[in-house]
Amino acid sequence: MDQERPVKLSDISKALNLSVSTVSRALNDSHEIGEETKRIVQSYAARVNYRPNLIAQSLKEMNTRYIAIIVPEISNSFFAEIVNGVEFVANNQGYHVVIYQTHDSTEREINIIRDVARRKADGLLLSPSTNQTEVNEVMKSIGAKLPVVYFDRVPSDNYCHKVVCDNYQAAFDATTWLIKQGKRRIAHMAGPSGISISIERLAGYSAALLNAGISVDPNLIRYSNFLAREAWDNLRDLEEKYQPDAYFASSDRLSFYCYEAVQKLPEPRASEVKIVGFTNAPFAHLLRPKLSAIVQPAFDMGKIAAEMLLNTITKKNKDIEYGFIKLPAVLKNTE
Amino acid sequence: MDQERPVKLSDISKALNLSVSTVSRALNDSHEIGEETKRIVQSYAARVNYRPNLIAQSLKEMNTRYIAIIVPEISNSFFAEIVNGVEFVANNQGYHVVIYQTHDSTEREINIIRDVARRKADGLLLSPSTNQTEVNEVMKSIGAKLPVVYFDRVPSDNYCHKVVCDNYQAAFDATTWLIKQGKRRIAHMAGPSGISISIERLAGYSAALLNAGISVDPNLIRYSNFLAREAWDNLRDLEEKYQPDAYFASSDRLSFYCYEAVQKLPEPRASEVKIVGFTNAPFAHLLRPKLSAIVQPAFDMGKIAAEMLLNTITKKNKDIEYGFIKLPAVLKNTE
DNA sequence: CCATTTTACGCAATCGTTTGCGTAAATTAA
DNA sequence: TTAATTTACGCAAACGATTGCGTAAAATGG
Repeated sequence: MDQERPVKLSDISKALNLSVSTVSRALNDSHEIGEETKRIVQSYAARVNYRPNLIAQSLKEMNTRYIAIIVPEISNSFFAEIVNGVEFVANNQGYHVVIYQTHDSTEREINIIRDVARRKADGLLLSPSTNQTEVNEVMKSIGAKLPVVYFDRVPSDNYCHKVVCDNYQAAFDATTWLIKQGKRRIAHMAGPSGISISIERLAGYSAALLNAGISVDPNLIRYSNFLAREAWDNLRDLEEKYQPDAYFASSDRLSFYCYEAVQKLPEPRASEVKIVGFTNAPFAHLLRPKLSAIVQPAFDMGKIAAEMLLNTITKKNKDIEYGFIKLPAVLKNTE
Repeated sequence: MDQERPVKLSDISKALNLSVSTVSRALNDSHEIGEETKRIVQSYAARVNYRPNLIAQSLKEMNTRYIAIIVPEISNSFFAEIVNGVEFVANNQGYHVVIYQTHDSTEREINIIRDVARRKADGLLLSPSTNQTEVNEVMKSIGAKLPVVYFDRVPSDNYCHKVVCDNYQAAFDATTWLIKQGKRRIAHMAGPSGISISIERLAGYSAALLNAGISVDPNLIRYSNFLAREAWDNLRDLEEKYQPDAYFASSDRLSFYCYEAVQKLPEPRASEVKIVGFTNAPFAHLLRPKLSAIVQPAFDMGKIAAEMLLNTITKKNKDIEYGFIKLPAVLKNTE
């Protein structure tokens, strides 16, 4: 009973001696089709396993009922959880979610954004790579009403939708906790300078130090882009020259690099140096000695971002009101 | 200079007093368009930032130049690496990769497959959830020539493309290693029964035991589906009744569940029980005591699977020749 | 110089849907 | 009974791109 190629409306219309438009309306349960005809068409369509061609539908209706999400890396648990939150909301509203990863390459990111626009995604969730200005450029040039919600790494202006966690507070709390553990020479392994999360986390870190009467030593602050190499160089240099007694790491990857670097040190330093870092890795709590974790409410961030996006997609001509949601992160695994 | 809505061919044709077809051909560098006209059209198109509408192109050409990959969970490093391998190959050939996750739900999987078919993906990479027969059913019913390559969890028949790692050998090696460490009561935490990877890994495990003159104790073999609950129950039961001196875990998740359960045991068992498990988690080597890891060549698996898929997509009328690739996995972190 | 080919473009169909409009037949209203 | 309305369907345009075919004008051949 399975056909060689997908059956289309005209196949049904021929088989039933009806016009294509009647078949279409019957399947869409239009009121201007007789009940009897509807039954015939619908049951026949079910028998031959008719599925509307989404490409054709999209072309006609100018929407695709899918949203795209662009993240740096799906293997990063933080982003994976965000994706799950997005899927949760989107699927409930009949939208599919298409996932892209940039691997922190601005070039890839730009290509993906262009492609998303050309494929007419109904909306975009974006956590931009480093180069904010270039991304802005592209967002302008696609010349479409592509609704966007930024999350995690967000632009500084207020004319866009944003969902973030309270990076300042989280960094403040984490650093304060390290200070309470008696640490004074706290190094900060920061992400790329210039992006929102780096700025806010650095601010929280600095505030906590000053708050405790510790001066901020620029030598202990190291920016790493997303190459492992940079992080390792920074870590080696820090150990050689400054021997921090604690590390505050600004990302999943940096947390684990720190941890590994510290574990390789000779005792007793290896077990004395404390590390706290941003990570949503589900098994981080298994590490001994502990890696204290700043855990972001990633699933909720995804849910909220998706809700904001779908709202702006459906609320057509309503006047735009930009949202800015900030959620708290929690410090875990501090015994 | 940026327009309100995306510019289309007819916009260009009006602006330049040319027909739509001429514009189209000029942009596609057709030989039947004069060089001068081409230059004019192309430069104008560049100026107004023209991008072909991929929906329209897809409808016309009946291909979309994207492939879909369906995995259980993107946060699982094994699958994330596979995705990266797929992207590597696909992007090089001008294809985009769309990622879907099933969360190990057959229902979700089926919906996704249907959607992929309706959206006319050019091909599909599939690691099916448990219910093989239901999935087969759907694959038939979509009635399209949708090329498929299976990976990791694959059907048993030979009339499809498959990419796997040598699960039997890997399980054999891992179990043998545990035996060489002096372990005799080796529990096997298996995935869902009935799927290819579970069967092969169980076979390798059993063969290694028999090979060492150890009889296979069915009580030490536990199948867990993908709920954490089942795994925990199995682990607790094993500890209460049989107290294995080693665990062989069949998946990323099971490996970490095992590890966590064992770490919670009172000493000296906690540090005596050895664990070896399938995992591609990048930081597994940081755990102390060690978690020995069977690492699959996930990136290569993804690359090969994508190559197979793109081959069958492009080689149109060639007679189908089904491929079955098996790659070796390596045992790491065994000091 | 005329016939033939080539060049360079336009017309219109097509991909599979949806939908505005037109219209017979059936129903209702007056 | 006739006019007005409703019901139930078909025709054809549209979405934005590609492409087979037709055809003037230009280039070439003998």
